[in-house]
Amino acid sequence: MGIGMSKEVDLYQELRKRLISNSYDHGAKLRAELLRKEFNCAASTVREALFRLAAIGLVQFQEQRGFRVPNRSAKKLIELTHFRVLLEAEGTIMSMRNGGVAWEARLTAAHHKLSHIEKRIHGMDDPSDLVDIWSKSEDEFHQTLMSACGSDIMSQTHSRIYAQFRQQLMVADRKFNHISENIQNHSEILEAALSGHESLTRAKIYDHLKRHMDGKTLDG
Amino acid sequence: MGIGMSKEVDLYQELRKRLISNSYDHGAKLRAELLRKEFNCAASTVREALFRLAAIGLVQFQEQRGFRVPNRSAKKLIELTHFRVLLEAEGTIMSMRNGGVAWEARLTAAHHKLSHIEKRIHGMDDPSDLVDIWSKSEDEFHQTLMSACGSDIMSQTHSRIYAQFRQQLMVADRKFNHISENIQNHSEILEAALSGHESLTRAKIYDHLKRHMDGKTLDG
DNA sequence: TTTTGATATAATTTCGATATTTTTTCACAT
DNA sequence: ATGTGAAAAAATATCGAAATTATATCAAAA
Repeated sequence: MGIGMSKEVDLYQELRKRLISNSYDHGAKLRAELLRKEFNCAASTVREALFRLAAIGLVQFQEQRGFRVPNRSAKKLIELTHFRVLLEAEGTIMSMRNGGVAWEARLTAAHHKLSHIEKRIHGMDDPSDLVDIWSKSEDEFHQTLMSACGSDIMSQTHSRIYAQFRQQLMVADRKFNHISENIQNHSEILEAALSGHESLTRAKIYDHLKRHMDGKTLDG
Repeated sequence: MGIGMSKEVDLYQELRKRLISNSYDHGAKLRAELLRKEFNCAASTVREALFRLAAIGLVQFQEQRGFRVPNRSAKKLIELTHFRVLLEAEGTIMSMRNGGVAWEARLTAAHHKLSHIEKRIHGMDDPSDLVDIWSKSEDEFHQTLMSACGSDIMSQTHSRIYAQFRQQLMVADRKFNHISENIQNHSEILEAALSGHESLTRAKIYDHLKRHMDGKTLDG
């Protein structure tokens, strides 16, 4: 346990990881009693961690009926995709205006790492060992796009939406069927952002995500 | 206590009301022990309610240092205003496309109520008795704008941002110095939305809020 | 067979107390 | 006066159990 890490924070972090990587079934009940035993802590500690996860949309809370993993649905994925495109496009354009060279450098670095991993995945039969590291890199790249937008509130909101998006999609996406498309998309977003062309950047971000807007990508 | 209303929900609702209407000073500590006594309940019940309020941004939580009312700052108000304009404009345009006559009727009704109250306020020396009812009506009008956008996630996000916006501004805004401007703005938004003119609607929503983007409206 | 209602079981919510951490106080040295 | 550090006080985090509420079980009636 690290410095300043309370039991609750441990629990929160661990559950967050599991939820985003789909360790639990969609719609499954998160029984506080089981988690209490697993983590060897009190009921209210579990409860608090779950409330915090509900706050960012990764678990669903119902009065007197406890907590569960949100169900997957085409509607929800479409909504999340729409909103993500809006936030990410707007945020990236604001970063382009405010971020300067320092931001461009960070974005280039993040893309380099992501691109490296995606190319490795591209040449593999079973890339499941790389899922975690790819996840982290993709998150970092998309977070970096927003990072110089100057609005903490927009960044935080994007981060929540991104996490929920991954939660909806991760099971289907583990196979990396669209990896070559993704490599291309990420490069084009980087290029557009560095070129300073705002509407092109918006378009490239849309292109990257549009395949999730028909509600059919959940099936894998 | 109503049906299905747990103690925590009562506490949550009551605190929410207080926080949005600025019953507590900005930056003030919310001492769990005092609230526990006031509401005659357990410490963990208070804690949970506070966590839920932190989830929607109305209180600030710090590991091992409890909860406090968020401070006011020009930066934060500017961020909230920017984001609110983005969400509300985008959401309203989506409502215009999807909402149909039913939405138009609801919007007209919401505007009628709001307009009625604002005109009463306009002719008063001390409108402080009407603050609560005005608050509810303004909230309803702006919420209705989004209500047919078809995205629960965007509606919820807007609702959070709106609450935080009010929390930042309410002290300064209780005097209704800009009431005649507001009456005009709300009418123009309604008109534009009903006319189906998307970019005009966007512009009118921007006009309504632009005075908060210079960071000077906090002083009242 | 399906529905209803009472009872048993299981889960959630609330509680009061204890353990831990932060903040304040204050004597002492710089 | 100013800064340091130990002790006291206050606040927060965690606990295990009790009270409340939902869910499952199953016998009796329609």
